[in-house]
Parts: sequence; structure tokens; C-alpha cells
Amino acid sequence: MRDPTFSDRELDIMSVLWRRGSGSVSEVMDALEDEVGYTTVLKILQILEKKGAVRHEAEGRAYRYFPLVASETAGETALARIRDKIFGGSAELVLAQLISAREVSPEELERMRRILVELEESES
Amino acid sequence: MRDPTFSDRELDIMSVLWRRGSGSVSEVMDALEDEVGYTTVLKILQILEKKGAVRHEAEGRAYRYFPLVASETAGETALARIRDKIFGGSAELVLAQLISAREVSPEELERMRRILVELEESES
DNA sequence: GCGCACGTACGAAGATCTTCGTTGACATGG
DNA sequence: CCATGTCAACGAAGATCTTCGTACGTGCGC
Repeated sequence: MRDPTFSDRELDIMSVLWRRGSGSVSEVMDALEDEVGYTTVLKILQILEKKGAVRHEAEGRAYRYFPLVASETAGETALARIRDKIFGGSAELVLAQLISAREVSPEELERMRRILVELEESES
Repeated sequence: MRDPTFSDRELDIMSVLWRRGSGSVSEVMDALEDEVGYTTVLKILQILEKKGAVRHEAEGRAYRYFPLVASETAGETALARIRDKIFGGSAELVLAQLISAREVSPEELERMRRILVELEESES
């Protein structure tokens, strides 16, 4: 799957698999925030499988689904898209938006700061 | 338009309007990377208008379209979604991905570092 | 006045997404 | 051995996206 992109519901379901590592249809269904029917979840997992984004193994009578696309890969694609199309290619503006959403704790801000400071030190 | 989200082509076109400030159908069509027919561009602008994302003024015989949704607003929505669904809610991981895409210049990195350092100083 | 050139408006077609009903397989408890 | 619960498979329906053909309006040059 080159350049993985996911629709809304597909992303919801991939998100569950990334968080949990794997999931049966029922597990995924229960983990979703929205109320979604069993067959709907199954259908989307089958579509994701056809796209090559997940695979499944038999587990008893049920299937267990595993992500094949790493969240980092999906994140890279999605973030580059936003950066280029919405923020005019500027990583700086993305960062500014990232921290202006006031949901970042001081501790996380400190870790973010350190990432950049240490990167700079390593390059000098 | 609460929580503006845009499909692929819609985002392409919004991106042109954000970059240029406004655009006629022809201007938008020419600015797009892909070859897209005139009526297709017009149609999507009309859809965006119905959604409340753009408006238009008459300009001679043609229309000039203006964005109504700010790029910052669209970026906030899109970025929060990626952060939560793909990066597990971690702004730190988003930043890591942002700079690991090796397209960030040293100057931009420096400005990003300064954003975080100065933010920290202002809070102490 | 006629016919281009340049515009918008409209409708339809194909693709994809999302949802779920229904069917059929299979194991288990009574 | 039959009813029930659990599960995957399939198909269809409605929504949205994307594309463009076609129709229609209007101004300008001849």
C-alpha cells in the first residue's frame, strides 16, 4: 500500500488496531466511540484487508485482525498532506498550530523543546 | 461550517484559494497540479460554496471566489484528527514525525526551536 | 445579425464510503 | 437433535465525491 490514506471510518478502525496491536471484529466494535453495527465493522475490515492495510488470522471460529500499515507511515503521509495543502509547506506553522491547541501539558512541551534542542546540538 | 473537513480535490482547491487569497475558476484550474476540466473545478467551487467554505463575487462576466474558512481553522481540525487518531493524542510524536521528514531546513528548525524556547520562558 | 469565445448551470455517470439485512456455517446446551 | 448464539460472507442501498458533457447566456468582431 503505497501512500496509505484512510477515510473517516477506516481511520477510526485503524486507530483501534494501532492502539491495541490487534483486534477481533467484536473487540474493534466495542472499542469504537460511535455505535456501529457488527457487520459494518467487519465490512470495513474486509475493505482494509483488500487494500492491504490489515491482515487476519483465524482465532477459534473468529478472525483476529492486525495492522499491516504502521501508524508512522500513515502519519507521515497524512501530515505531509496537511503541511503542504493547508500550512503552505511550513513545518513551523504546523508546530505553531500544534501547541496553540491548548491541550499540550507543560511536561510534553518540555519534551518537545528538548527534541529540537538536542537535534540542534547533535548537528553542530 | 462547524469543523470543516475537505475531500482530496476540495482541499486542492481550497489550498489554491488560501495561497492566492482568491481566484477565478480559470485561475484555480491553472494553479492546480493535476489536469482537471473547467466544469469540474467550477462544480467543486459550487459545492464548497454550498458548504459555506467559499463565497463568490461577480467580476466582469466571471466569478471570483474567496475562502470563507481560514486555513488555520481547517488546519486545527485536520491536525487534531491526525494527532488523536494516528499519533495516539501525542503532540510530541507529531513533532517527531514532522522533523523526521527530512525537508525541514536548519533555519526553519531554528525558528521552531525558538517558538518552544520562548514559549517556555514566557510561562516561567 | 451571426457566430465565436468565454462564462455559468445542470444533470448524469462512475467510484468510493458507510451502513446494515440476510444468509449460511458451526458449536453448544438442553 | 434442535434451538440459540456467534461468526463470516454477500449484496444492496443511500451518501458523497469526482468528473465532465451539454445546454444556455452574453458580449464582440465581422
